[in-house]
Amino acid sequence: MPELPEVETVANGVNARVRGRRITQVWTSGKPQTFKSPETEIAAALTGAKIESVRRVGKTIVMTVTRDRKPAEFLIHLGMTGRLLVCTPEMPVAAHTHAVLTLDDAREVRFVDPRRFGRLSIHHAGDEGRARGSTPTSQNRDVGHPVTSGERPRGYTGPGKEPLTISLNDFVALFRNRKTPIKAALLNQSLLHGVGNIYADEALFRAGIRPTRQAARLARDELKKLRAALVTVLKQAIKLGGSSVSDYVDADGVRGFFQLRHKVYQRTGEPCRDCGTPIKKITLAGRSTHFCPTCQK
DNA sequence: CGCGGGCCCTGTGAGC
DNA sequence: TGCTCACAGGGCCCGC
Repeated sequence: MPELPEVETVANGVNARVRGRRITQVWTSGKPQTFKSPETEIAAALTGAKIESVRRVGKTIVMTVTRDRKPAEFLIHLGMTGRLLVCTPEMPVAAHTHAVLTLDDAREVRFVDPRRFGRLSIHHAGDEGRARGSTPTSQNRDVGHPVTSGERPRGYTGPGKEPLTISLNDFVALFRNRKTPIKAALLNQSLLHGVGNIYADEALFRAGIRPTRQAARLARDELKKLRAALVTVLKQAIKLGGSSVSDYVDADGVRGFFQLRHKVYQRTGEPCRDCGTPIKKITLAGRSTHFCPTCQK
């Protein structure tokens, strides 16, 4: 399931392959829940547009395009099983393909998503919802903020902080007064964005912290360890091309390798790699949660 | 507002 | 061997 390292891998791969190309044609599947913006609007904004860059924000892929000198952002959220693939036209179109962007060199960017938890949307400069620091209302919560150069887009990814760059003080402040278990807090995208089930479990193991601990009760020293563990595990996963647990692949359809380094995730009953105690699985915040009862206090 | 729980969606694999 | 069914979970919605 694509989390920060997987989304980063895909975004970088797509960026390297299609940056600077022009989109000549757009096809969409018509499956309503895939599209947060009307398909006609997406097609109109992208057809004839030039791809300026593709990058990751939280778990969202942000494709910045310009058309008639006007910038827009095409947002791709992979959900659980979403893939963003750069293909040549002769490659067979996979089942559950929901969008195809044809490029001026005939290659195609394809969005494939069997489970349809993924979402596509388009955002134009000048879209509303810009009020700084305001909580998005139900009317504009889906509407992203236009991005001026260097500014982090807001609105569609929530106000979450980037786990790779957040300062220790800001990190500690996130969990102050949070009665929820630390694992649930890590998954909350309005606190940190990009962390999902795999890396929450893996970081908590590496920090020696039980996922059930109340966030507010963690000592500063434990949060320091947790932040360091998160950064380490995310960076290592990016280096290895992400975790391919079920069907994650990069922009070329290639699997990642970080699943081989998992210490707890989906290792229920197997011996802890550090102490040999069988890894335990519980349900927390509605998610399967794996930990070592001995190493994690 | 914070938090927990239900739901969406389909491929996979365990079990009978 | 073939079928059924639980399970996987990010994000959103609802209710307390």
